[in-house]
Amino acid sequence: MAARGAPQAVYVRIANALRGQIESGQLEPGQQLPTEHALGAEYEVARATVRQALTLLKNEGLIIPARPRGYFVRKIRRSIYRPQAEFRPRPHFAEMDQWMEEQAEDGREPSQTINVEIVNPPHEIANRLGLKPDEMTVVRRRIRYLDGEPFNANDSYFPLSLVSTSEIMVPHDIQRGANEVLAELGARQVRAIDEIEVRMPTPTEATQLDLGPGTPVAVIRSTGYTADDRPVRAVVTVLPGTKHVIVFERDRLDPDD
Amino acid sequence: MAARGAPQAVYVRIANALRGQIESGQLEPGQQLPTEHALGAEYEVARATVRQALTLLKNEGLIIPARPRGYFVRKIRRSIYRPQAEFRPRPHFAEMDQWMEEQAEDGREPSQTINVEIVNPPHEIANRLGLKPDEMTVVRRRIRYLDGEPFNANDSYFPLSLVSTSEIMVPHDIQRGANEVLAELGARQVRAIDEIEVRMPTPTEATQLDLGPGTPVAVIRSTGYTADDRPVRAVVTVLPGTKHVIVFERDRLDPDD
DNA sequence: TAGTGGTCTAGACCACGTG
DNA sequence: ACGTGGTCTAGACCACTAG
Repeated sequence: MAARGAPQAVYVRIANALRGQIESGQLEPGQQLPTEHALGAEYEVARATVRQALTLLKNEGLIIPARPRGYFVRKIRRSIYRPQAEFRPRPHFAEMDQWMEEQAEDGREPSQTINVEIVNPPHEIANRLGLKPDEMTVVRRRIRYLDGEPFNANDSYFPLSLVSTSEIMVPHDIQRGANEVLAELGARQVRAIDEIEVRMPTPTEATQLDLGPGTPVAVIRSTGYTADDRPVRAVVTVLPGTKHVIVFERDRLDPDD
Repeated sequence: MAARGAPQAVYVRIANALRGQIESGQLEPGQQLPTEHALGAEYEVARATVRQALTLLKNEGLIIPARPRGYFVRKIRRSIYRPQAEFRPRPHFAEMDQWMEEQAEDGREPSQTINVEIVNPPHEIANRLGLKPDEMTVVRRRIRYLDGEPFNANDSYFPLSLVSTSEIMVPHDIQRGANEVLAELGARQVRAIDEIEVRMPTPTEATQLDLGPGTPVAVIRSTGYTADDRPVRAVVTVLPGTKHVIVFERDRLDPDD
């Protein structure tokens, strides 16, 4: 009965069966799975074995336990995140349009919390900003919410010496954008580099962003430079994988490949 | 004893203790953890409880079980992946240089497998290429290895009508690059859009790329366009999160934010 | 208050690679 | 051959929240 060369564990076969039902749409997003007890009866195994199967699917991000109601097929919905937004106001690629519409169509309620601190930056930041040891930074920590649910987190670091007297110190939204403030300080950011790391969240991040099991994150570390190559801003953005698609556009400038 | 408001489960506290030792460096990457039996004795709990703790850390990507030797602290090493490489030959940002060197420093042995098929493309591809139903595509499926270990997977789709007589059909490496072949066919790709999705791997991907538990992937869907906005190439790249950092550079073109 | 998943125990046997 | 983690059982009690 077992597939040749793969005498699967019972719990793996149960997981496969359920995964198949999810992928085939037989179990739809948002729909409830049978209870652990019911699955145990159906497959004639102990509850612990059913549990192993469900744990597997949980960690694949396919199902979510909602105690004490039961397990549900995860509903995933991703919004477009464009790091280039500040530099390139208007994208234009055919199949993106529908996405943009989709996103705009429903009036989701955005909100955010901002707090500003003066801190000795972590190494990863100090390196990117080219700071001397003990040189302080201002961090603007922002958490964005959509309909009350955490959406992403965003920490912007600036050299304290650069922004100490500016609006960046104020824990409110900066309407014209932080970049405009930098420009007024003679440090307009004209180029940036983004480094994207993909990993499982730390427990801190999981709590802060209310991440269920099987939810990886993308961490984007952006470093902004002035025209004379001086780093003036380092941003660490944490995006839950289930809620975002990161989009970049590439234009070839030199015809040389 | 339990923190106020957070009467943690035993296995969570064990996991926290071990995580702390890993983060503090008390347990170094590559080092072996105590056995399940030993941990059970140390914390005076059943093996199943220790197991829950270890499962947690496994799914956070912190430890790897290497049966029957024991659990080991995961060693992570990421290489730079630059989607823009074909368009921008030379990056130049201070703190990147060390990384590039790091990557080059050790003679890791790259290899790859390529196979070419003619297939009816999945919807996600047909949409991006703007194909009619039943219009066929050529896929070049490539898996890259480093020192024999799977490194990433890369499927390039081309409209069959465009490339049917070209070198793209040949299952070998194309030295001058697929883009040059497209150019010769009058379909030079001059612009592209990248969509990055972050999620847990499917079982198929996990097997193909030999992914351990707690290893998320980045899926990059790139669509390449000609100067007259015709999509000519769609690429799906799957990058194990533990082995890659995706790097983009942004240049502001319009001075308008 | 009933029923769900969450946690935990105390055992058992197995598969597998290292020595 | 040994010891590891992998799997599975058959119970038990608890915490939470929908009804």
